[in-house]
Order: sequence, then C-alpha cells, then structure tokens
Amino acid sequence: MKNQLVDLLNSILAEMGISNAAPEVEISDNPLHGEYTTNVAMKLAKVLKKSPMEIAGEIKEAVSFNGQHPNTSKKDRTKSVKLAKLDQFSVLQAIDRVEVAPPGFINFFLTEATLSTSLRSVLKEKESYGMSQEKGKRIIIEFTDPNPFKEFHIGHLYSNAVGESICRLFEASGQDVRRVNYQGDVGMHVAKSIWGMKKKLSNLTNVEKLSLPERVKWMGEVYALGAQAYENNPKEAEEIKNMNYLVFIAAQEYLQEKEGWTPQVNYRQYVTVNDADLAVVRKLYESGRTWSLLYFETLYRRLGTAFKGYYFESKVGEMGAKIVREHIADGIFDQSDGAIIFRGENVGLHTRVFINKLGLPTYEAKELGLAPMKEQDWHYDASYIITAKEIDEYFKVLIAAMLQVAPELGAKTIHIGHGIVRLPEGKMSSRTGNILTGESLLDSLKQKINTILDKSETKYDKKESELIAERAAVAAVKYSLLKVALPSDITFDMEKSVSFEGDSGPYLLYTYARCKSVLRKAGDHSCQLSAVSCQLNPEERAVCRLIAHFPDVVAGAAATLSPSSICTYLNRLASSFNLFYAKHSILAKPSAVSGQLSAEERAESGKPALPAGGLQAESSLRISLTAATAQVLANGLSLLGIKTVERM
RNA sequence: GUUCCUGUAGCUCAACGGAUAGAGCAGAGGUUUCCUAAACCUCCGAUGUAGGUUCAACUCCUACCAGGGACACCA
Repeated sequence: MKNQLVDLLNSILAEMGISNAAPEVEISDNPLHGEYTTNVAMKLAKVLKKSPMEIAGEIKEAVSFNGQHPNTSKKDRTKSVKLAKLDQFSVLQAIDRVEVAPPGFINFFLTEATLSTSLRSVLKEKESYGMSQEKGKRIIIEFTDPNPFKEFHIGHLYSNAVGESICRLFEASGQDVRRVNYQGDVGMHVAKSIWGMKKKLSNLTNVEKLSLPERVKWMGEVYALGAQAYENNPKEAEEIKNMNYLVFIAAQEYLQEKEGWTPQVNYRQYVTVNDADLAVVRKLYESGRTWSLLYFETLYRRLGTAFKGYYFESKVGEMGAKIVREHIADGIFDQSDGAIIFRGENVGLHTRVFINKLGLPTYEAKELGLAPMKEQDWHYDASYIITAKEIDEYFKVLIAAMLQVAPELGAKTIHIGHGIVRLPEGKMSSRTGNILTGESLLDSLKQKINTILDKSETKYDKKESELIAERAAVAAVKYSLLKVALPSDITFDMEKSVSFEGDSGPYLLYTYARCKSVLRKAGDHSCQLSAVSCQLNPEERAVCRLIAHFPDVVAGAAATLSPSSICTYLNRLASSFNLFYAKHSILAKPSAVSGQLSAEERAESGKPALPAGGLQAESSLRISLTAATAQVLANGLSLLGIKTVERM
C-alpha cells in the first residue's frame, strides 16, 4: 500500500511538472491522521516557492479528482491534473478521502471496504500474509556463536533471538537465508577449561555419569577455575599457555580422525610435545567438546533455530593464517615485535594483531579465513555477522583488512553489534562464575508460569501445561530481549520479565489464545466474510487499520533490521484488539437481537438502527476481525521466533 | 589521552527530521449476571547541559557533562 501511494504521488507530481521529489509515505500513528500520511508538500514548499498548504491542496484535489470522489468540486475538476492511465492506480479505489492538515500534511483515509478486504486477504493468505513473494538474494547469517567449554549464557540467548528474528525478517522479504554458527573450539578459553578439568578431576567417569546439563555446569566451574588461575598465578598462567598448543594439536587430531580433515599446519614445530600430556588433553578435549555441542543443540531446539552450517575456529584459523602470511610481501600486514599485525591507523582505526608471536592466528585472522569458507559453501550476496557490540571496533579493523585482501568479500560483509545484557546486580562474568545461563533462565520462567497455570480455573492436562509453560517462557525471554531497539544494552530484570502483564510476550500469547477461544465458540460460522456493508465502529476500525498496515510494517522491519518494530506493532495490535474485545460483543447473543445491548452500541457508535440481519453481518465481521487478529499475531510472533498456544 | 556506543516519566523501554513525545511496571481510583480479568478504563508523571542548522529537532551538527565498550598478541 505504501509503495502504491508513493507511485501515485510520483505520477501526480510528474503531471504537475515536478520530478525527483521522492515523496515519502508513512503509516499514521494516529487514526485521526488517516491510515497513511506524507510530508511531501512541506518538502516541496521551498523549491516551488509556494505554501505547503497550497501544494497539499493541489495534490489532494488531484487524488480526489482522479479517484472520482464525490466531494470534488466543479472548479477543481477543471483545473486539477489528470492522470493518463488511471487503471494503473488501483490504489485510488482504496482511498476514501484525503485530508490536508496544517502545516502541510496530506493524510490518506482508506475506505472501509478496503479495510475489510485486507481482513479477507489475511484469512485467505494465512501464514503468508505480510510476507513478500519476491525472490531475493542469498544471505548468510552467523549468530549465537557460543564457545564449546563455556556456558551458554543470556548473552548467547540474546544473540540467538536477534539473529533468528533477523533471519525470519529476511525470509519474509523473500531472501534465501542460510543460518550458520561459528564456534571457538580452540584457543585460550579452551586451554583454561582443560587446565581446570585436569586440576579438578580425579575421575572422568564420575563426571560422565552426570546428566548432560550437569556436565556442562561442571565445565562452567572448571573454566572459572582456569580463568582465575590464569589471572592470579603467573606460574599456572604459563602452564595454561603451553597447554594451548596441545589444545590446537588435540583439535587437529580429533577432526582428522572424526571428519577426515587434513590440517595444513604442524603445530608441533612450535613446541616439544610430551605424548602423555597430549593424550590427557586429547581425552578431555573430546569429552568437553562433545558435551558442549550436544548441549547447545538442546537449546537451539528449545529456541527454534536450525543451523545449516557450523564453522570451527580450529579449521578456519589455518586458512586465515595462510591468507595473512601471503599478504606480508605486498605490505598489507606487517611484522612487528614477533607478531603479524594490520596497521588500522592508515584508515583511521587502530592496529590489531592477526598472528601472535607464538605463530597462532588470533580471532582476527580466523575471521579472515572464515569469510572465504562461507563464500565457498554458499556463494552469498551478503554475509551478516551478529555479535555483541563490544567487538564493534575490532570488526571495523577486520573489515578494513578484508577489503584489502579480498575486496569482494569485504564489501559484502556486514557486522551487526547488539547490546550487552546486564543484570540489575551488575555484570556477568564467566571468569568468576557469576553468570545467568540460558537454561536456568528459561527453567525458572517455566516454573513461575506453572505456578500461574496451577492457580488458573481452566484445567490443563500435564502435556498441555508443559507446552504452555515452555512456549510462554521462550516468548517472555525473546520478547523482552527483542523489544529493545538495537544496539542498546539491555537490563534484564528477572523479576520483571516474569510479570506477564502488559508489554510482554505472554500478553501477546494470551491475546492470541483469547481470539482462538472466541473462534472455537463461533464454530463453523467463522471466516465467511461477505462484503461488509455495515460501518465500522472506532474500535473495529482501529484493529482493521493495524491489520492492513502489517505488510508495510514487516517490509519496514526487514529493511531496517529491527525486530523491535515488530514487537511495538504487535503490542499495539493486541492492545487494540483487547480494547475492542472489552467494549463489544463478538458473538451475537440471541437475547441481544431485540435487546438493549444493540441499542447501547448504536448509541455509542452513532450508527443507524440495524437492518434485519444486520446484527448477524456485524457478528460475522467481528468474527473475521478476530480470526484476522489471531493470524496476524501468529505471523508477527513467528517473525520474532515465538510460537503461539491455543489456550492459556 | 584517542575512538565508538548510550543518556527520554521513580524503574524498563517506544517514537523514517514531522502533528498533542507513546507504552509497560510501580503509585491512586474504577470495570466481571455476558465471548479467557495473564484483560479493560481513568488519574499521576519525562527528552543530561549549552549553542547551532531547519517551516519543523528526542532525532542532524558543535562543545560540554555522565555511563559503558575498544585501543597489540583473549574472544
């Protein structure tokens, strides 16, 4: 609709002799300002040396005249611009009237028939309502990126929620999306963990007997042990650094055996390897890596993400190091102090180390190796990488380097930094073990929801209450994370996020379930929307216009990569519906046909008395409105990666 | 010190340079003989400071203040 209005305005302006005006059409927030609005008259005032009101008046008359609105005066008919190919502008039929408001806004009001037609579109198109049918680009998105051997904390939950939602927004706009995950299976954090495992461990089989979540929890503890030793004890820090080589070698050998991978680098050249030590590290490495990755999969399932590709630092590191070494001769990288660096100062940034003096690739070099591997796997038009924004600066340097070594890849790599999740008590730190894991968060939310369900009058069997609690918990977390616009930090208050009132995921689920409940009661009579003849009351109209806006909202959210605008929209839709629900009866009650209720409603909406059968038509409209609201809520929630429930 | 991000109501957040700055929570009051009260209604309450650009500034520019991140071998 938005685009059609832009086209219409462009044609009218062209007739008026104005090109390059680039009119912008926006959704009106306020129903008093119509469904769509444009500020083009104000923008043109200076160029045309006319008052904005005058220009707006001319545009209004042009729309009215070509749309053959009855209110076009005779005078206007003669002087108004005339569009040649009228049939190209079906949007004219959708416009009920145009209003000009000071200081020069032009507001478009849609006809009620158009609004009810969009209800029909929703009911017909179902889950594809609002989604583009165009064929788009190939996009690869990397997100979540938890590190094996470390916790999956609330920050990963955030990265996952943002990434998954952006994927869905891209898909909604027709792009071909590949989800990938990049995981640090080698490096100092692994060395710290394994050092801690070795230190704490008397018997690995005791740990093996634990459940998977318990094993992973244990790994969080040993990581904290290793990280603290690294910081506080220079001798132990040295042990950990040396163990890092063994980790690299263990990873190579493991992947060689398991996946038939052929390593290009021999890390044994840097260190004398004690085979007994290596065997211990190798054993711990295999266990820890396997446990972590299995555990992560359980979370992806809960969160609703299915990755199509996994990349590991162990593999991309070699490729990255190779690329860096190849570009020392041409001066892109410099050797300095035993390390290989990129001098970002030349492009207004800072210097970063790509290969450290031990000869190992840093994260920077690994990322440089990752890009061509992704390209080889997917041949993308754009590559998005979603991480916490604390590495924004580092990514600028990285992309600057990539633009030199692989310009075509650098040009299509986009980094999106999201905020950091803070707890009201302060910062999380896996170093000290003070973290909120994704799983514990979800589980405590579930517990709270179960308490509420137990108190409810509705009786659920165990299976259903489990489903509701799980989905509402995920909804609560995802919504509270996604409603904040990127890249703001998030203060995650456990207590507040479990209050399921107001602007929250469960509020949306509740509204959806409420719609479904009404529809169940309506039975077969639902969804037979004939041409709507009755006038819409303000609450019905408010819901209808929001439903009509949905496709434009989705397109806008996809274009600006902002899941938060979907959240805002859905909350608004749910509120509008709930107000409508509170004020009007959806299902016609037999007693109301001749009773007081319809009289009351007539009085408040200023409607004429209903013709015979009018109430039925009204009820039919309201049922369709309810069905359409439910559908749009479900579609929007799906874009956030949230699943609905039929009852709650 | 350099650089990036962020400052909106008591708290947590909205608002392509547009109209009367919107919500939720907290606080005060109200709504259920009727489709799910996890709901609805009313009240209370805000753009860090100082300039500038513009018909129009929370939004853009400059300076300052405050908080956070990055600034060579962690990611």
